[in-house]
Amino acid sequence: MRDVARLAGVSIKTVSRVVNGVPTVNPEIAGRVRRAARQLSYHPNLTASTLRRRDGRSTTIGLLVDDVANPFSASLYRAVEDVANTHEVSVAAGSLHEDAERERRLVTNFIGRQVDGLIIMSPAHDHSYLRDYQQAGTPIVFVDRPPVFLAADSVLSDNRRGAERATEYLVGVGHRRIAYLGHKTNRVTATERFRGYLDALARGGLPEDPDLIRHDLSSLELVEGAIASMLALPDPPTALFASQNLVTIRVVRALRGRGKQHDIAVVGFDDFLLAELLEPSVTVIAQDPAAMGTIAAEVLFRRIEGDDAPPAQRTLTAELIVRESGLIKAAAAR
Amino acid sequence: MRDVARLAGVSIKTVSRVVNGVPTVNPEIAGRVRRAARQLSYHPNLTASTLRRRDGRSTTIGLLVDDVANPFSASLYRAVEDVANTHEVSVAAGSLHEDAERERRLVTNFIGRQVDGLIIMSPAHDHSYLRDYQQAGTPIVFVDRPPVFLAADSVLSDNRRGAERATEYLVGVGHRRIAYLGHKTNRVTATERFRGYLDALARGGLPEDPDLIRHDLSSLELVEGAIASMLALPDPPTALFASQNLVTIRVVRALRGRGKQHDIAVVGFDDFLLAELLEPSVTVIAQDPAAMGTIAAEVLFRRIEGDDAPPAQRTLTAELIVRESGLIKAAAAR
DNA sequence: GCACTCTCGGACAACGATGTCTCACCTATT
DNA sequence: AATAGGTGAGACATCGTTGTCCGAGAGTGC
Repeated sequence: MRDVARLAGVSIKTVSRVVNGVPTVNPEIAGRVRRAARQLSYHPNLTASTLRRRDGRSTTIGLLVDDVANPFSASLYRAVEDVANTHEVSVAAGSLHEDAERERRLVTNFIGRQVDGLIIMSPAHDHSYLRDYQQAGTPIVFVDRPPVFLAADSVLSDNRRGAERATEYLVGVGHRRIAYLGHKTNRVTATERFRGYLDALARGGLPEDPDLIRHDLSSLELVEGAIASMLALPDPPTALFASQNLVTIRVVRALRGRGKQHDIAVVGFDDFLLAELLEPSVTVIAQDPAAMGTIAAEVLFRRIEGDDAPPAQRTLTAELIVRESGLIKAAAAR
Repeated sequence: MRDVARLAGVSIKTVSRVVNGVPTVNPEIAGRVRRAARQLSYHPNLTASTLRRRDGRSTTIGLLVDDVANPFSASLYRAVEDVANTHEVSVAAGSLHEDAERERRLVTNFIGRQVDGLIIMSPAHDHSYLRDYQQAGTPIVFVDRPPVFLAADSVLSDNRRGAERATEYLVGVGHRRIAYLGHKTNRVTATERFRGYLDALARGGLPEDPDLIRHDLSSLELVEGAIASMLALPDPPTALFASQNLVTIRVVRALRGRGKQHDIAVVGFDDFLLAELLEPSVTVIAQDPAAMGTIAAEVLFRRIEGDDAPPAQRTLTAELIVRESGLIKAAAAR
């Protein structure tokens, strides 16, 4: 900057003014400064300017998701980015891979980089450590999973009601033996969806049968094993509820491996690409990650701009998308 | 920091030393400093430290992809992030949406934030504007698409050879009328793949027929239209080569809409989730975005650490994954 | 007990930029 | 012609941190 000023024959401050587009600069001088800047390959240092500026804004927000490569997170990311763009703010993202320790490290790092706000899909079960950062003025918005031991904004899906809706639907089709195939129990989403499943059983007057309930199905092998042992029961399930997209896909694979895909009903939580092109097409409860990201980002920017209303929780409904796999009748299972 | 120093009864510099883990600090004093820091909610400002530090490293790299929500980009992102983690560096990403103007804006922004390096999947057709930044010491690695008018490292797929392999395969199965259904012609990947298609036709002694060639199929309607008019030809195609995952999926949908999915062979460029669960399962040429990201990040970090070998281009082969849709015989089309 | 290391902490300047204040100069008004 | 008012540019301090240099005090060897 000093060199540019020297070359253009002006003061450093004037260069700063030109760079920031202050309108009171003589156009001729501004032109000279710009020419000098180009000639010297001068590129303004945003970190230095963040440091000095009154508001200290870095025009960056941090986004922590489970895994940027997971389609749910990726489309949430995309939505957040779109909103951030309209505010001319960049997004730095990190994957947590279900690791609470990693979450703390990344949060510390982002705070150190002076992000203007954070959006977190958190695997942790205690968020009280974030209070400090909140009070220091960094707004935090939770997505997908609620804050624990912390008052903060959140945008969630109605997991319980969604799972209930899925199970109810199967009951409505006539199923009496409906299995629950669940993902990681250490996630709130899993426990909520399990509750919804139980709600629907209770409402339908169906007993809760431990033989039809499996959690933590984190691999294809586990799903295959679960289905094999359930089908070997004297009174096997005629319908399956899968609590998450990866589990659903594994269930589809496993059923197909046994040639049972047209005999046993399936409803999954989370829509996924091509679900409607499979045979049978897969009935799902769809969340809307893009809406979740959009709303979260909007809330965050409102906070950044000074909104100090009490923290609020927004809940998005999870909608049933009727396709073929949910319509398979109980009788089909023989 | 000043407040922490005051509370702990030491100098600012000592606080700095404790924060940076300099080993020569008296453990008792270090403890006192840490306690004071916690008490005052002190969080070190990484941007200020970047500013002052000798090397000026921000321990952040920038990643520009077409769209973070696109599975190809997302898994590349994930791979880059994994490598960056091992160097304790964060990743800031941006989506370009095929907009060269946006690319320039984001690059300027990232440079201003002092990123230590950039990985770009660029829609632009002239990258000479980046020379300046390179010379100022920011290494740049291109992925998926090569740099134009610029010497820089790149990691690409062998698009031409991959498309040739796909088409060859269809020729080998006995097809003589093979259509090309292409994505955006303003992308280098599209033109390369089209060349590969033509290479294979030539090698197989087949004529190039304009009626069997369509580019820029950016919507389902366009694909449906293309297939409808091709199938209405006196000598319709018996096999289709789709140049990109989105086009392939549209082709699958369109064929299914006409009930032709078991009658016309399909090979697509790019693997996609569930391709093997469709009926028929879809034969593809698979790229390896994770490998691309890993290699690009490794090259970038080597550059950041001072490697000044001449820029190199790495090419990843695109492999044929044999499934059912490519095996459909020409006779099936009646 | 003296001089010499050695260790650790502090004062100061600087990284690259901007906010504040001041001043020179020009134009328009009386 | 003098003055008020407005415009545009410069001097200076400062943001939060670290590099450099120096000095105080403890430990060591003879």
